[in-house]
Amino acid sequence: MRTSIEQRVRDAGLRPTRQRTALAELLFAKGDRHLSAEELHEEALNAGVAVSLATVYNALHQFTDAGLLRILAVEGSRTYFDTNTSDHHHFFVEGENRVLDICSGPVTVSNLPEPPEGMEIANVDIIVRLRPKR
Amino acid sequence: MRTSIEQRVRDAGLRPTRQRTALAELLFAKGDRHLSAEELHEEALNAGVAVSLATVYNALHQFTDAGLLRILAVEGSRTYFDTNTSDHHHFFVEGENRVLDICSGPVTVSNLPEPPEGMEIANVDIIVRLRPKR
DNA sequence: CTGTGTGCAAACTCTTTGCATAAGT
DNA sequence: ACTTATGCAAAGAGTTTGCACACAG
Repeated sequence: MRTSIEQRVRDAGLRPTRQRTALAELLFAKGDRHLSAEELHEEALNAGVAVSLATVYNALHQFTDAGLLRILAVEGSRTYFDTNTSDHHHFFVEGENRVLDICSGPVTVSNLPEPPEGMEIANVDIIVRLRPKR
Repeated sequence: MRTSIEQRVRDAGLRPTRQRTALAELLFAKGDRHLSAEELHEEALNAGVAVSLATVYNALHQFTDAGLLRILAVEGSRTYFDTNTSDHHHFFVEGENRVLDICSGPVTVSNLPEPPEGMEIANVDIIVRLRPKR
């Protein structure tokens, strides 16, 4: 277990330091997650891993650059990182700042317009904003 | 011209002060726009309208609450306001921080999943991220 | 050993707030 | 006059950075 996580970090071209390995473990052990840096930091502290917030930010960006994470574009000040880098979309619960995966259900977009000259589509994000039914 | 903008501000339940009217004019005079607070602030100053950044933020939020603007959820730290409040989607040019409307082309989403119990869909945002073709 | 990573605190950016002054009705 | 908006400067949140020390290879 530990070994495979270490390998994953190593494969990303990063040295598997205590902190990075621990963070990777928290991130990737339990399936898909959506976390802000502060949430992960708190989780790490609760798990007894002494790590500074700056290191969490560093690690998150390094993992992102390595393709292990993607950044979620939800409005608001916080940046969310998604451990599921495959093509999928999200519910965003307004007022709660909570992100949910839209589970698999093959959401499809039709009639996507041509991008302007010289541009290509990097990816398509769909965010379904939810509010409590009154 | 001036009068109809004033009326629009008034209809939103806001007093048409010099600053608000001027900002509304900049926002709504030239079709659909995507602006951050700082961009609008700068535009106002260039147009000879002395207005503070705080007032720009206030006005943008008041207009948003009144339904004259909507907030655009593109990743990154800046908040963008969209003068087109109808249902439409966006291109986002990576690296340039530029937002473009996906002009009309009837983009449709199929197989939208059911929202979880007790929730309803507030709206659906689609962001097509673009990058320069290499 | 050598170089990369870490922790801390300070800097930075964007946004919001408090309060005295100014402007709208 | 009475009320609401404005401007300024300062506070706040989230994120990034610079540098001395520590650790992995």
